[in-house]
Amino acid sequence: MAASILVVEDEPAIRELLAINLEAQGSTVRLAESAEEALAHVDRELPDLILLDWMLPGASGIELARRLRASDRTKDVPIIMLTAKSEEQDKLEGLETGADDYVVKPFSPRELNARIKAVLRRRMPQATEDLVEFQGLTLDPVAHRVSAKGKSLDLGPTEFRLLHFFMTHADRVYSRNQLLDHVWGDHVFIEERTVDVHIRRLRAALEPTGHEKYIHTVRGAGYRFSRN
Amino acid sequence: MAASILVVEDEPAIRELLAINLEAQGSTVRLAESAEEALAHVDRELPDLILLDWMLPGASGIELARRLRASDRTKDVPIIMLTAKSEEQDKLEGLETGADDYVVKPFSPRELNARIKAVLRRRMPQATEDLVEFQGLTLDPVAHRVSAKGKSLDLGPTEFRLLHFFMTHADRVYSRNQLLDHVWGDHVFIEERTVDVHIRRLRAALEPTGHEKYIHTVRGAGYRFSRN
DNA sequence: CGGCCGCGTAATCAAACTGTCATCAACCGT
DNA sequence: ACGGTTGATGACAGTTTGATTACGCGGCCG
Repeated sequence: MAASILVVEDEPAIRELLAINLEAQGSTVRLAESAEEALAHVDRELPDLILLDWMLPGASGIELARRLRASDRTKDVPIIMLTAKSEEQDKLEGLETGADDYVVKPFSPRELNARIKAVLRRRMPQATEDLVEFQGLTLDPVAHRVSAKGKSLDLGPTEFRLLHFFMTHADRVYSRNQLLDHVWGDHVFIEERTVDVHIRRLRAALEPTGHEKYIHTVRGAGYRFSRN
Repeated sequence: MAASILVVEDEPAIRELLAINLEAQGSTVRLAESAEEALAHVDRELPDLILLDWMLPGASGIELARRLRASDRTKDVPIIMLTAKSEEQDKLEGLETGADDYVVKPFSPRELNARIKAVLRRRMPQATEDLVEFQGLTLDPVAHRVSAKGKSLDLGPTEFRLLHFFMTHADRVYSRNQLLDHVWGDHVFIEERTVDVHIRRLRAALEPTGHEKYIHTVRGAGYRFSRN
């Protein structure tokens, strides 16, 4: 899995249980026991996913979710809610708030893992090792190879990640800053214009097979990977 | 076979039976009679395969399997379950937990051997003694010989194992650390850069027949053995 | 006991990749 | 058409990463 996950849970026992379970499957885990602590963590380092207890002291779980969704920086981070009981009301409100999924306590580790995987696959497809294909262009994360029309293309590490991100997030415009966050990792202090350069390099690398035409410049907004 | 196999079984009689049978066919056998002991063994030395009794005292067989699957270090070790009865339920749960195969007691040694071989062939091809071929390059584990185009190539022990691993795991990038784990054995503390040197030596050894071109350097990721 | 061989490490060299800038071109609203 | 803004491109210097060579150590065999 290799994802970084922030667990927000006030109950120490459950927190530990989650930490052990998640770390065992290869994820990096950060723990927070209150909404405030969670915000501090998120501010310091953006996780790939947030596991959020519905009932935090002060009933601030839902409030936290709302705030995360409201901020531009955090609005795309997937959230899975942990609810104490299967109360339909909570479930609805939770999903309404923007939770990507919810798990009812007590939950089986297996179920939780499955849901995490599902959410990540939906929201962070480039974190998986699935083969990606787009208009005859193939990217194989396992072999670390890109090819099209039988030819294998030569790209540097950054271009590889950039293309991987684009192929798993086609038909959507991303600003330079969003690309920096997703491809370079957040909290990097890199000049926005640098993205241009790597777009240029990626285009050049794709040129041999003509796939560079799928990288579209959206003036004033950023870049988009799509058919037209 | 020449594989190292960890047998986890609480019944002394069956344990001995397995040990004798497995050793007879050339495997190195380690014995454990409880989940805890098994974990200690695994921690000390990663086996090529684990034979795991379903019903350990405390019913911890399945729990052990889960833990092995969960940890990054052990998640790739093949597991064969030994079940006391042909209970469909157990079978399903066992496979779900990640067992690669299961054998119903009482079992014939011949069946067990066949299943072990099948699992190893699937999960750890370089532990078998099968002849491996790739693009005209032939490696014979039994004769410990590599040849191509009629010429027999001369490589040292380490290069031989490295090539064997590559040939049985083509089309996939391996980091220097992964190669150290798989080829040198885990728990070795060897400098990453040493891999470079052996790659160099392997390339030099394959040069006479031109097969060195199949060893690809993937900058920033590791090495890959593949056609292009 | 001495020499050879294979191995791991360190030092050196070469190449690739990266981020930044300066410059040029395209596009925008006026 | 014009000034200003935004994107494209080419050059560049630092840094990182991989390749290669040299060396010392330890085991093995004669």
